[in-house]
Amino acid sequence: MTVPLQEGEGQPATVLSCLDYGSDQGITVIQKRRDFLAASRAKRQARPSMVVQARKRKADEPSVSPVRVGYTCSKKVGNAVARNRAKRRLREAARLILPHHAKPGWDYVLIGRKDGTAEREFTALLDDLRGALAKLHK
RNA sequence: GCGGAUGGCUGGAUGAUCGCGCCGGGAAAUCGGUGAGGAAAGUCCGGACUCCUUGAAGCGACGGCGCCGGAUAACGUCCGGCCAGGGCAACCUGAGGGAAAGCGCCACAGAAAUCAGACCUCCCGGCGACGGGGAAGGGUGAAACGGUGGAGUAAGAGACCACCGCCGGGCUGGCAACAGACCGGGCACGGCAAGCCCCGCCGGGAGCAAGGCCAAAUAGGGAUCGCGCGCCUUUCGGGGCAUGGCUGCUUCACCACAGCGAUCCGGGUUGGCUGCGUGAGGCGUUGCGCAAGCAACGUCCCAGACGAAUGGUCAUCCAUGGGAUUCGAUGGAAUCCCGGGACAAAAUCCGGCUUACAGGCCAUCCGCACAG
RNA sequence: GCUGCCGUGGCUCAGGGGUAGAGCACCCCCUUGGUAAGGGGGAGGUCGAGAGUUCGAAUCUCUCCGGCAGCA
Repeated sequence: MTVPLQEGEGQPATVLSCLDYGSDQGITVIQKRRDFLAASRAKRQARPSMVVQARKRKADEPSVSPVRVGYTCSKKVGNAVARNRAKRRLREAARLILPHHAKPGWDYVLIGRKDGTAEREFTALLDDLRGALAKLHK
């Protein structure tokens, strides 16, 4: 494990469990088209390796977990191999970063970009995600 | 050694660490097992499997296939052979039935494009106009009433002769496609069927978003139109005739009897389970076969997702590209640094085809050069 | 995943074996004091790509490439 992480990252998530939501269901995956469309109308941040969309859910919206995340890689990213690879890297980045930088009650959608998502240095990709989240939360 | 032909295999390896889908155990924490391809691709063919059509036969329409024999569940696939074309050769390529059943087309050029004939020209007579003989030569074209040579003639012509080609006939070899020699005919029969067509063979339609089950919700539907609620007989069992049901028609069988069919309007759902992996299955051995393949025996169980699982990072090694230094200086070898890993990811499942593919490996064969 | 359809000048489309066309747009000229309209002339095409059939292919056949639509 030589990925340079910031303090506390990579360890079992504590931030969300402290918020008393239950650590095993802290983050779930968005699978409904409706939720993707809602996120696409909210705020977004573009980085060389990805585009991040974030939306604070309304209070009456039902959800099984405080944080939800979805991944989108359209045909613009490339063929099936390129799309799968981009999606996997985004998932890995989200696994490392989101437990420490996400805010409860929010939905996030990570969108893959052609070449950028697959070829960018993984550490730079992590920085892209951290930077985008910080900007979106302001 | 150089150049080439064919067939087949492989498609980075190991480890560390953090993770993912599915299956099994467990109350849980979690533990164990397992997890992409030769093309998983394109969706171009063929099937299995489902649903729709009451079943069978015949005819028709439409579509596909097409040398011969074999393989196969089947095929437009594969194997072996034949023929034609290409190559010095190994070998490669070919949708390769029928053009004397009929129709159609063959632009331009050319005298003439399939059925008659003659533009320049050749020969004879003649000053010439012209008359007659002939189709060798020129020219046009993708293609011009066999080709080459001889003999012959005024010039010429299968009118004659030899060889080749073509057509017909039987014979021999072969299961056959076809091949071979022989005899006969002086030659008539241009091409296109991936134009219509003829002949032979095959094919009902839709597709896993097929289809089945469960749950929830609303409705328990409405309107219009068409054909109908049979007839005869009876010993009350039935029989006959109509009518409707064969997604073209006809015939036969069977079924149906009071509803059936068509169109439009309105309402609900975007959930779960199943189909879903023991199969025309893989591997090995033996036998049969030139081969594709088939048979017997043994052995193994090998992805099952549904916003869709195999990854992220790092190290070493391996193949490979570039640069530097040293040794050797003909090829090359060693060390260090940097770069860097083909095409492409199951989506109901099989058999093929087609297309994409860095590099590496193996086998067989051919030509040339050298040596022997 | 399955099933269909379409690729021809810059745009919209014809042409279905024999030298690639039409309308709009573009360029030049005439007309006008000038512009539009009108008239005359002109340029612009690997017919999506590659094989095959044919003497000859935009057209017929096959294989790829790209785009669009439908099906729970």
